[in-house]
Amino acid sequence: MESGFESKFKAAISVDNVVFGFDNNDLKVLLIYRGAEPYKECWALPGDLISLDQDLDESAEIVLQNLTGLDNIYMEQIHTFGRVDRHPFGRVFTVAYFALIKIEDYNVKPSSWAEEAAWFPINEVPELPFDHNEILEYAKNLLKSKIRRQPIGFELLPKYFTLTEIQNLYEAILETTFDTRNFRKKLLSMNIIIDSGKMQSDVAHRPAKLYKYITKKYLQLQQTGFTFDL
Amino acid sequence: MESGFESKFKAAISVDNVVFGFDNNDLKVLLIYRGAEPYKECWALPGDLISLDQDLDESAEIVLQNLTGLDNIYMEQIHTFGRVDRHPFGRVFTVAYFALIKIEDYNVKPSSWAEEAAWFPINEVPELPFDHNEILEYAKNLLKSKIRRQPIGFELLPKYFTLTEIQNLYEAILETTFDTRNFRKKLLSMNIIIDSGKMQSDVAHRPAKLYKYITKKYLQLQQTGFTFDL
DNA sequence: CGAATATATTGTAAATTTTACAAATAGCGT
DNA sequence: ACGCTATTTGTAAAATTTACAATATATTCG
Repeated sequence: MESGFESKFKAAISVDNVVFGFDNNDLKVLLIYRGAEPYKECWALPGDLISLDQDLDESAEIVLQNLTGLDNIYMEQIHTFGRVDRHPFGRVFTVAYFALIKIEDYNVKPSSWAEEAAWFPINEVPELPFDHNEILEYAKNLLKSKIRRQPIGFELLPKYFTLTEIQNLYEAILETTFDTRNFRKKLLSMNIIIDSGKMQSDVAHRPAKLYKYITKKYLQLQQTGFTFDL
Repeated sequence: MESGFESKFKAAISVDNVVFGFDNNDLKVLLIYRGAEPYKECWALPGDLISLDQDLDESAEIVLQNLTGLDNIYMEQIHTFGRVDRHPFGRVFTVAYFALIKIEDYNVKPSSWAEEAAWFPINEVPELPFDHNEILEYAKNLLKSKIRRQPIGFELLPKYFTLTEIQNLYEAILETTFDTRNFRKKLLSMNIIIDSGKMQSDVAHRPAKLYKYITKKYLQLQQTGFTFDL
């Protein structure tokens, strides 16, 4: 069943971006409200067909920026989904990307055909069009395994954070709980964060110390990898 | 810079398969000798443009089977490569897949436009066309990290194997050496292999015990994952 | 101002795992 | 019988992990 080249150069490629944030002890994901067909008037992952004159990785950043205003977000490729019938308009392969950002550092603004853009707690994500629920599930699992191997948790937290906050982050992502003393011992023994000298304020209880991560150590560990088991 | 759908449905998708084997203490990869343009008369990864009426994952198996005769090999997706100029005939995105097989259990036979198919020791792979060297590098790194987290080493070994063989396999893939006593202690403590009762024969030295892996435990650990650190 | 409230912070002993290290063993070939 | 070659095995010290609960500190309330 050989066929000529012509019949094969008829596919389109899209990217779908899973952008995670963390806020109020909840893991959140950024969705847009679609103002274009197909699946107009649905919440969906920010994704779009890409132009064929741009590299794939570039396209992910461009699409995200077009739809949500998020500029210069480094996106990492996670998986490509290519079921025959996944798109009603033809054969569209979609390459999923993901990113972790500090919600408070960015302002999301829908643009292009996105009518809205909003953060959804990961457990309150509605039914999504295409295979977006499957993509999100895939991304969640990847995040789970990555956070245990690389010091990526800090990408989701503000510059200064408390040990309780980072423990909550780990617990939210891994859907488990840790012993506080052991969690802190382990985390501090990695030498990737230090006491910033600052303290929490405006809280109705004993204020916590604020920590920050050590960029150098962090980058180094990102290469090496590590195992965070508790 | 909005553009219509027409201009976007002009891409082609290929799959490129990285099939690893292990033989004579060498990690090997399966290459084909291309008998078709572009890059005719070059050794390359077994890959081809896919027909647009098949699911992506299916296509990987079909392409491998067409070119090398390897039938029913489960292929896992690893990454998609999409630089604009990676293919001389147009915009082609390639999805890389990989598989681990027991060399002795299969017979590779070139077919379709593949003129030859042969195993190359990983360190003797020639310069490859397209971005195939980059893809192979990516696959090697993935294998390295996967073998430390999942019990996949057995997929490369015959049914019965010695502890020395599996240590050699780990050492070849991870490009390191292990202390024999500690390696065995660790491996055996995982309870994924057992003494088969059989012994090596026809060797000019003390014959080694032959082990086999325990399928059940193996499958279970594949889900859980583990950490193999030494 | 003292007491109640709400989290933050910290230590230690026991168990387990990891590490470093070398001598004895078992077939085969001569 | 002896030599060759690769296989097999144990242990003590060090490091890490685990289980577990009382004290500290700023705020708020009466």
